[in-house]
Amino acid sequence: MAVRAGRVLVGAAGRWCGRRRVAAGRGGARTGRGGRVRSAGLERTGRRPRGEQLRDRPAVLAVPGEGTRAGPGRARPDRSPGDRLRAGRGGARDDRHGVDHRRADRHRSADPRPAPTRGRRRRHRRHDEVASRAVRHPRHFLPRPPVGKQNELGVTPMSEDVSAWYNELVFKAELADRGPAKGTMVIRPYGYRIWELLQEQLDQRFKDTGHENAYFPLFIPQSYLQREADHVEGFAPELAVVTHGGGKELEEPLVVRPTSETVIGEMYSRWISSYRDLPVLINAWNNVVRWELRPRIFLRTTEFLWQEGHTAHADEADAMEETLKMFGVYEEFARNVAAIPMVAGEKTPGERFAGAVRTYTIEGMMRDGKALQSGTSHYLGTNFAQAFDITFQDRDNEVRHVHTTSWGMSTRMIGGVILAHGDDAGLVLPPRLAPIQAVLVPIGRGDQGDASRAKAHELAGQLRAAGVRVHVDDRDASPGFRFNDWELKGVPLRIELGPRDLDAEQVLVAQRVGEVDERGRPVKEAVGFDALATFVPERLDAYHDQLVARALAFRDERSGPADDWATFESLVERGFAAALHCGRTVCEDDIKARTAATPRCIPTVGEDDDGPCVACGEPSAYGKRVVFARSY
RNA sequence: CGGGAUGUAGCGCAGCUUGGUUAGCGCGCCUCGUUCGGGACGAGGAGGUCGGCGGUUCGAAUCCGCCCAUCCCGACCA
Repeated sequence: MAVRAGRVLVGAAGRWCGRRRVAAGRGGARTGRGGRVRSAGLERTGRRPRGEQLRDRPAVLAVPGEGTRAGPGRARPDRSPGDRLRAGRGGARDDRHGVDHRRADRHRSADPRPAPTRGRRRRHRRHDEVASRAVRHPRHFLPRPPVGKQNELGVTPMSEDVSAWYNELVFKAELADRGPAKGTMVIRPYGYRIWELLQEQLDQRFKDTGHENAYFPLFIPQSYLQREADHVEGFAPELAVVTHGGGKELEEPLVVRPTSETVIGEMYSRWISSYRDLPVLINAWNNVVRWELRPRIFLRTTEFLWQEGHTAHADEADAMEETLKMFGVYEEFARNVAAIPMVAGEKTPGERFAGAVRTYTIEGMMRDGKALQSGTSHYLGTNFAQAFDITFQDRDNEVRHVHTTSWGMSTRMIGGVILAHGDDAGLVLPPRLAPIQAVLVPIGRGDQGDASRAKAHELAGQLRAAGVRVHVDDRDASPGFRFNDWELKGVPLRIELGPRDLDAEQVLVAQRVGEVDERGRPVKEAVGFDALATFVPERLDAYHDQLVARALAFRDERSGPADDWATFESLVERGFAAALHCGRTVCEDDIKARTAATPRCIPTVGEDDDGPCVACGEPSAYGKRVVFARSY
């Protein structure tokens, strides 16, 4: 128990948090708790020794950082009213209506006289809905929320509220749950299987390109991070630092790895001495911790799983080739496995990885038009080689620094899959990542039910033999329930098998996304028993291609060149804008403040272009257009 | 850390304004029976320290104070 009783120092603010509470901590709390908080405060000011540098740094950083944020008027249609209270939608649900203000005022002025609408806080939301008609005694006029199945089944339609849709879906599809500590997640079996499938297929690509897996430690001496100036600066605000272990304060605090460049740099310096040792091509599958102030499952959690590749090369050309090769692997993987067509390109200096010379990224478009950075590949130059003294003797007897690269893809990709393909009915999983590619739903009662089930299992065996991940849903639930359930879970193909089908020696196949009838239900296709085992694998491949095409059409429909500010603003409101930009940080900040959009990358496929900056009119930089978007 | 909310059964909520016997409802869960081609039905049943502590009171889920936690928005980020 290395961290037993340890305090964890977090980030920029220099807050001490994560005070470990021994089970039952709540009892006897009051005094003990108050005491604790106070003493924590004392510690913070009183004892500064170790974290000092790290803690102070961000304060400096904070100044040039984008301090200003969007104007007050920025409407955020996609995330207003909150994810509960799906009943009663349709009314004005703005939380910032009159009643709220009164409440706020009351709190501020500490007026003992309750405002007319006083009452328990949780009721106020209701007030909002009817504020206009019932101010005095709102309770009597509250509409009862429509109670019933609608409220518990399915998810809030994505078209209505993407945020709520995403949160509900992650839970209801049993992908993940929130962990007990803030910002942590539990990845449930169905979600973890997606990760395993992603790992398998990505790892194979790493092996195919000559890489080997290894493991490096979770704890890093704090001083290591400080050796590379940009690196510290970049990560200081999100570090978790262990100050105690084995019941004692540590000589030197340990940082929980936010990434492993530093430890790996240290090891490479020991392992590399000759040009004959190069290149070193290593990958690690592990977890990392980056303290998150605003977590979101899969997209931004304090701890997440990923893969980090770290390679060392004799010269820049070799290292750049590696950087671009792995960048290419990610782009290809995203398209061929996750069915997401990415905008691939180089990051602008402001968006570069801390410590990198060049950073390449793949950016996917989510169904709300926002971009998600889904994988990055960095050329680190000799920055880490110098910091960690990674040198080798070359053919000509000269001692040189190696050139290093690093590249990573994380569990965030699962969030990307959810957000890039999902729809109102729930998840849409690309077949190569789907834990269940085809679900067999036997229908019928009594003897007929038995016959359907038996046949379903028999067919499942044939499909398994054909390499299909298949599941028979035997549950004692109505067919409609089961159909909806598997649609929520994103299974690509549903195979129905009832009494009528048994007679006809066929099944009905419904595709999760595809042609629908006038009621919006999938058009079902009859397939003979004999043909099923060859039909399904082919159909899965075709389905994958359909998903890619759909995502591409969606992306293209929401992307375009922006040659003037008005076009830029409207494009970025719902998608990607390719614009000329001056490259100045102040200008990027200004754009971000005005539109919430940031430069995502300079696409590699972009053609040479120059002219005035879309925002400020200064001459453009980069020689190409930059893609801007709102992002996750 | 700034701004805004919320805490009552696994989930979603009512009850609180005006304190008063045993805290309700829907979904889910368990049992039995009937059901099964797009979210079935009936009958039984289990499940609650009302976030915590303190105060006011004969009496607190309800009134008052403090604290804690979580969620949303902002700054950071894969």
